Amino acid sequence: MKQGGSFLDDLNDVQRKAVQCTEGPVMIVAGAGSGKTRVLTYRIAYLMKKGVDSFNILALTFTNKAAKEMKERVRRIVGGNEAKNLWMGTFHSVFSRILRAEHIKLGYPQNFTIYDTDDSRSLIKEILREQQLDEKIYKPNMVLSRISHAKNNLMSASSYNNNPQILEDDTLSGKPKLGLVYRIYQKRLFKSAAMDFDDLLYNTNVLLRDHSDILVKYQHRFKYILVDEYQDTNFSQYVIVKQLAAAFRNICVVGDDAQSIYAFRGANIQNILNFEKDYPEISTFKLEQNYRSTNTIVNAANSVIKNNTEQLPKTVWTKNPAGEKIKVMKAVSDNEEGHLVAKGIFDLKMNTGAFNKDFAVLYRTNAQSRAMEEALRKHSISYKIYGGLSFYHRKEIKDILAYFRLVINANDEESLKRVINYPTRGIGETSLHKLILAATDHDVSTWTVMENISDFNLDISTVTKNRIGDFVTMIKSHSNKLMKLNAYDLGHEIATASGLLKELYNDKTPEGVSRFENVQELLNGLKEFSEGADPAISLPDEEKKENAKKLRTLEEYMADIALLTDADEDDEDDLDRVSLMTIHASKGLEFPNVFLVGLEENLFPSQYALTSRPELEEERRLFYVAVTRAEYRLNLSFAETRYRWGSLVQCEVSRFIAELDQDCLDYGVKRKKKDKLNEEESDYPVKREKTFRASSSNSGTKYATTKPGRSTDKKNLLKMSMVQLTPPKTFDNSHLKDLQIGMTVEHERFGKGEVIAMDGKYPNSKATVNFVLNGQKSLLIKFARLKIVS
DNA sequence: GTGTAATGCTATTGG
DNA sequence: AGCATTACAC
Repeated sequence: MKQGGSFLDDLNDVQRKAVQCTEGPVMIVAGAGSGKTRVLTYRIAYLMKKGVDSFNILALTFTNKAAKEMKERVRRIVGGNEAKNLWMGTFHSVFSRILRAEHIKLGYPQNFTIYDTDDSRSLIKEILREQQLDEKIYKPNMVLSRISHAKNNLMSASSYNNNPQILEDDTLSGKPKLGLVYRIYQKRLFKSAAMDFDDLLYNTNVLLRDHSDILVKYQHRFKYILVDEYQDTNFSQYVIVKQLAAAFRNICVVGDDAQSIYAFRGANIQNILNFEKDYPEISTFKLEQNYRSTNTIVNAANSVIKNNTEQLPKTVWTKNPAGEKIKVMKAVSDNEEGHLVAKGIFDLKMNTGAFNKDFAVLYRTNAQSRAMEEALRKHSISYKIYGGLSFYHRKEIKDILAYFRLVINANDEESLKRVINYPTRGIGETSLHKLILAATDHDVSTWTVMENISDFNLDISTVTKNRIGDFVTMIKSHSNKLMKLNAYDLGHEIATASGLLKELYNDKTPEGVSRFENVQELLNGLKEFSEGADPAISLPDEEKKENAKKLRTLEEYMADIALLTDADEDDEDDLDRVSLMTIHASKGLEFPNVFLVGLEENLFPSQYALTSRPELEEERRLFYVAVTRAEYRLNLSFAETRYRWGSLVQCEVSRFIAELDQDCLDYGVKRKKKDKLNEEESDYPVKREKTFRASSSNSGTKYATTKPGRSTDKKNLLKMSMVQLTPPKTFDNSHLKDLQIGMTVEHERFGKGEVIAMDGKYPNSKATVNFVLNGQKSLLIKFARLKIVS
């Protein structure tokens, strides 16, 4: 560790001021790549060096992995063991811990289950069936998001049902029973001793609102609060933070309004825009210098985001060299796009010595990953998909976890439904529904009915009743061992005794073998956990400190399994892989080379986001996030046709490409100003003269150190200068070279119109056309396929 | 109650 | 195209 605060020398002026301003409310507006994580880390380290007890610091991050990494970085600066006591994690993991600690106040058991979205959806469907509501009108996902929004705005089921405006809206939209469904849903969750994701935040609010002793306790516990990615917090999270910070007002939020991309799940950009109103004495710091990307990428990003209206004023700039232009690739189909990307990665690896891990392929929707995967496989390029079907979402894993959940909390109805007849033990759907119905009628959990089945007058055969009894006995016998066996021993016992392991073992199909292996992998994880490995989410826990060698139980293991995503997982064997992920999942990450694919209207921007300005602006921020992930090279691509919903769809290039500063782009068309080459297109890679100017002005950043290849020796410069992707086949637009103001043109979709302005030089020129039917449009003539009429 | 075949629906984005 | 739900035969 460095001496006497000299670690602050790693920071620029603004960063250092932001770190040292420890008292009172602070807002740090951090542009993309401006060293935000560094500031947060150093700020925490600085607090600790100043003598603040690490127990009094709470840092809320966007992923558990980010928390883990930040903790590790703090530890490296301050040394010793103190960093272990920092409270760092996502809102959900931190407050689920607090809810377990304070469960009595809410009337929940300590071992409540956390329902994931699948559980919630399944419960909603069950309720819809019971209420005989048509799933086509009450679409489960829609119902779910409606309830979710209500909770995130701290609206309870009763206030929902007492709000005339909402009732009127629901009635007008033909769904007057939504409030009823919400009410029943909450009741069923409670009966199952379960909370969904939103409840974790909602109930934290209830806890802090209704129990002033608890509020005061945590206000004094967390004297210093830091919130990362503040632009993506919702109202419920906002109120929690506001409550906790009310006593000491040492609240530091870090965010970038330009990177707010979670409005769809309730994130409220106003939280950051209004922060100044909540805390008039606020100190604001703007981190505007970008250390991550080339000047070209920074300029391109700026040129896009300025199309948004609602923004905090700031200017992101960089001292980094211009670097290469952003390549734009056009593909005939989604498969060809995959091929171009794979080929592009292959070439860059050859030419710059980059590794697989230096590449990311980013897309708007998970469905796009397939074409990319296939192409990468064909090129033997190793990759890893983030998001999509994560480990914990696989059927076999969910099955075994359902057994664990049931053993821990037998009232957990979703788990019960999942495993009561898997492996099959002769308790079929009819019997199950009789049980559930009886439970609802008597206002108890389904498990209670099963436990006391003879007390209920049920029309179920004696054979089946005995089977139910056997099942109850089996689960109970495991529950009795929760505190006696460690997580692995009990977990293994459950997997065996339930017959699940055998069931999977007997399936010798390749898929079956893989399922069996997955369960084994989970059990291995249990073993490591039982033997003392850090859990995936590690938060300080006073209880644990008292008896350090306490048994590591299954209950502990399961406490926040539902909160894990595969972004939180560390990779094991093969670390050198291309990363494939959605843009959302890429937030906060950076890669030397980024391929951003699927730049097509109705895909990106999404077809669902074209109805309103705020939605389109969110898409644009998403594009901004994608562009700013790249350090050195950015490739944009789009396909002319794409398979969607099983059929071939024609695509049009995304408006976002036209919004970019065209000087930053390279359309792959040979264009040499001085020594003119022939004009015709070529399908072969072409040597280009320059690109990477090594600049010396920028030092002290990792820019100089992580450059692909070794250093800037001549060989490498030459190699870099050779980087060139196969130029995409372009629409023959040579006849548009002489397009002039006043001409009449025809467009496939927009019809006829008159050219009223021309911008830029051919072939990157932009024409503004006033279409007779569709009004004024600005078109890149390269893509617009305009025909000159007169 | 169980297993298989046909049907129909869907897929932003995610903790 | 893939998956979940439903229909129907055992």
